[in-house]
Amino acid sequence: MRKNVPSMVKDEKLIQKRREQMIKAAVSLFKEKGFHRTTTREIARVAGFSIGTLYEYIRKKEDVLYLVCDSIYDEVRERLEEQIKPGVKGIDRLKQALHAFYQVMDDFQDEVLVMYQEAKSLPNETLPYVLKKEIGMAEIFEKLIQDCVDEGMLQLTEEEVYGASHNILVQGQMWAFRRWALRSHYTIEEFTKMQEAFIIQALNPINTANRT
Amino acid sequence: MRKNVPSMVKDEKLIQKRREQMIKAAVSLFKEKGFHRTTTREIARVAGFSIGTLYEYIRKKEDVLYLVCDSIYDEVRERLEEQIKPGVKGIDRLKQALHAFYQVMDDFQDEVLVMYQEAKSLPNETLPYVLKKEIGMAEIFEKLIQDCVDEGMLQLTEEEVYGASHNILVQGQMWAFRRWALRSHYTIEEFTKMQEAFIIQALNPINTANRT
Amino acid sequence: MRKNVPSMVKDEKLIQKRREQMIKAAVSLFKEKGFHRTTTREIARVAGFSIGTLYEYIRKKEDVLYLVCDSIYDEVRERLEEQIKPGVKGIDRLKQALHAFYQVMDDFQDEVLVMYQEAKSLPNETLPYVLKKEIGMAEIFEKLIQDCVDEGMLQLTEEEVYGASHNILVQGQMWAFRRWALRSHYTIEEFTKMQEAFIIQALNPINTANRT
Amino acid sequence: MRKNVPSMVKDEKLIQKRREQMIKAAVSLFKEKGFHRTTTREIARVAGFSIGTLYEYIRKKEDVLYLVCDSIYDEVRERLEEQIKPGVKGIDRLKQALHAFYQVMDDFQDEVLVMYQEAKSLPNETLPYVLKKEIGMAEIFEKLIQDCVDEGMLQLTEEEVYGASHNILVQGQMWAFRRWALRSHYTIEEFTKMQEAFIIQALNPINTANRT
DNA sequence: TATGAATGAGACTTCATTCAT
DNA sequence: TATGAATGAAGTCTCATTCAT
Repeated sequence: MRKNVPSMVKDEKLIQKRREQMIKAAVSLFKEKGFHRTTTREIARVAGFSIGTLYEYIRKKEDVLYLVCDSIYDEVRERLEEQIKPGVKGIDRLKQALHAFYQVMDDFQDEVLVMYQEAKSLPNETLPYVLKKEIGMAEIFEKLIQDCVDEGMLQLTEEEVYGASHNILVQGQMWAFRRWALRSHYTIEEFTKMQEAFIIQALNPINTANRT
Repeated sequence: MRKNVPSMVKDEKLIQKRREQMIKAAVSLFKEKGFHRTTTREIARVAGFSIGTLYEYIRKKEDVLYLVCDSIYDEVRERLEEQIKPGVKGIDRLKQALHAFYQVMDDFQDEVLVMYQEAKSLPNETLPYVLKKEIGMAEIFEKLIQDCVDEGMLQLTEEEVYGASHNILVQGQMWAFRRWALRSHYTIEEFTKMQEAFIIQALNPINTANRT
Repeated sequence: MRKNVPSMVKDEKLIQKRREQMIKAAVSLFKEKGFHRTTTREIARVAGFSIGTLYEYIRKKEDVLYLVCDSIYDEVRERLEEQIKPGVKGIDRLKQALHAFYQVMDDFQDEVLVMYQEAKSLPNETLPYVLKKEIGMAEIFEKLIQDCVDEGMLQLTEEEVYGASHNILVQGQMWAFRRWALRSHYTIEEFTKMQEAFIIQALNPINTANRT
Repeated sequence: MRKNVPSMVKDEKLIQKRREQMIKAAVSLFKEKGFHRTTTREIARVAGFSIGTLYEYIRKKEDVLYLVCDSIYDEVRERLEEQIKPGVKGIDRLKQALHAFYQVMDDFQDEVLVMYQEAKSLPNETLPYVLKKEIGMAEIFEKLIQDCVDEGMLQLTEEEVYGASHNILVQGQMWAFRRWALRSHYTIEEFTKMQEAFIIQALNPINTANRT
């Protein structure tokens, strides 16, 4: 599932450590100037080692981008999953997930933005892996919605469930990639509340006040 | 409102002609390989003139990107406005606009994608102009929704109207920037229908068929 | 027959001029330090233009090597042919050619050495072209010898003719690539005379003075 | 006579063992890609130890080349000498040596080629040693020919003996460095036979069958 | 106004060599 | 004695931009 980036170095622990340094450096640089305007030398320097060392842990500059994207997904997902508690059920569970997701999108604004803008520069072989991870994100919401459907709380076709989950993702991600338009109008809490209302409303849950 | 890109050439007619050639060439190249991987030489070649001539009409490569973005907005907007007929009113008018918008997003898939991915490379001075155009797009929908509110068909606060309009934009644009996830599930017609339903539902119009 | 090295520059006259400068610079550098230890920057500098300009006339460093080899062959051949007068016939004609060839090998010592040592670094596509040129050189002598055979002055099979011609070439080229062993023992005139005697003797001409 | 390559390691047995591994690895790599395109890491890897260990036994990459050349000469010479039996005398002894030499050139094709192409990259201090070895090779034939002269079977000046011996060497080595031209025309046996005939003929032995 | 040859800073990447473990 | 991670100088090549024609 994960594409391995080959390294000249054997010590796996060390690889992990150095790549963490590298990713951290890269994310902060990519945020600031984008992938193309960031040089490998800068990445190495900010990471705290030499250009030679950088290339002991990757083959080409693009590999850094892949490592960055891969790592962002893992972090986003981890954060998200640790906030969805198993107790709650149905629509409330979905709401809880939405809350968590918006929170994470706020925390990872820059990272999400980087991914939106630079994914096209990923090494060709790796793009599918990254897209699969994005689909995996959507599937979290698909499952939550489908559970509601199965329990009779929502009436949606399969394709609607799929579409809704992608809408949810995009409506959360826009907090990152449209902040220039949103920050001046909402706090993240206000935004979350509003989007949550829109989404729940759009899913048109059965037996709510606006029926009868 | 529009930032002028200085040119060495005086003849305005000629400027317009050359820039059209240039933009057409650039769009097709940016679609294919992105802004950074496209060279000025290529742009000139595809445009049908020499690199020297290219630089008679712009100062730097980034200027081409600005011209491209600017032109895409104008075209998108033009297309959109020519499809919103003045006769219809209220929710139906909004629906009509949604329809038109999704159609345009389908027609301009590549262009929208380019803008999403390359906007960050715009010359610093010009980014605000381009963002203002995007806001202008949102305002079209803001106005349509606000009309419904004013006519009592929707109950939404000002901030909700603003948020809804940005949601609409993003839910249309995602047809371009998430086609890898959507194309396999929907035709543009299916997608339009689904998204329209979600949006209208989210706006929760008073006294419609799904009430009673 | 000749593999064309593509150039960014259109003006054919200019291409020729610049490539001459480039080849001259490269030969003198390759002589001194070999292909691998010569940098493209040095070639450009010695040629009298910038590194950027160099790359307007070639695609990769290896192209310079090809141009160099190609040009050396053309020059060697030209020099050789202009010294073989049409009047003379038979063994004398062969002797005349040998003389000319040894003279040329003396004049082009460094160039021949460069070719012997660097040919393996030629771009893969071009090696066959260069080898064909070397075979072409051998064919000059093949023809001269075959003429003698046809006139009944030599008795040699076809394969012997072929072998003899390659021996001739190598025995001339060794003046270049074994000068460390030969210079201290012979002048080029002495060497020529000796090798000529060996070769003619080896071909064992019928009915000459050393028989009876 | 042999230039010593300094080593950090004291144990002479170990030095010898490691260097053998190293040379074997290097030869096979140099054959394949030449000296410059072979990396020290590769040499160490193929030799079966680490890059750190490699540098315990040499000072610089060039040292490997020297060790390789030196070892090739020793092997070639050993092979050659073990095939020249002491019983035979005169021209026959020379013929026997020629035979042996051509056989060895066939066996060591790649090695001979490597030496021809890479000798120029030898460490400056060591080139004379290597050339001396090549001269030593020539001296084997010089001696054999001179014996014939001394016995009155050949009439040659000292310089002719020297020249002939170098011709012999080169005419054998060409089986390695011109195989692209020869392999398609001759087997090694045919080639040996032909060259032997040419050489003996060139030496013009007194009182042989082709006289009278 | 149009051309395109020239420029050179700067990007990525490699690899011989060192040195702490 | 063996290891292999770290280093950084140096190499190749690209490309935005200029300017003489």
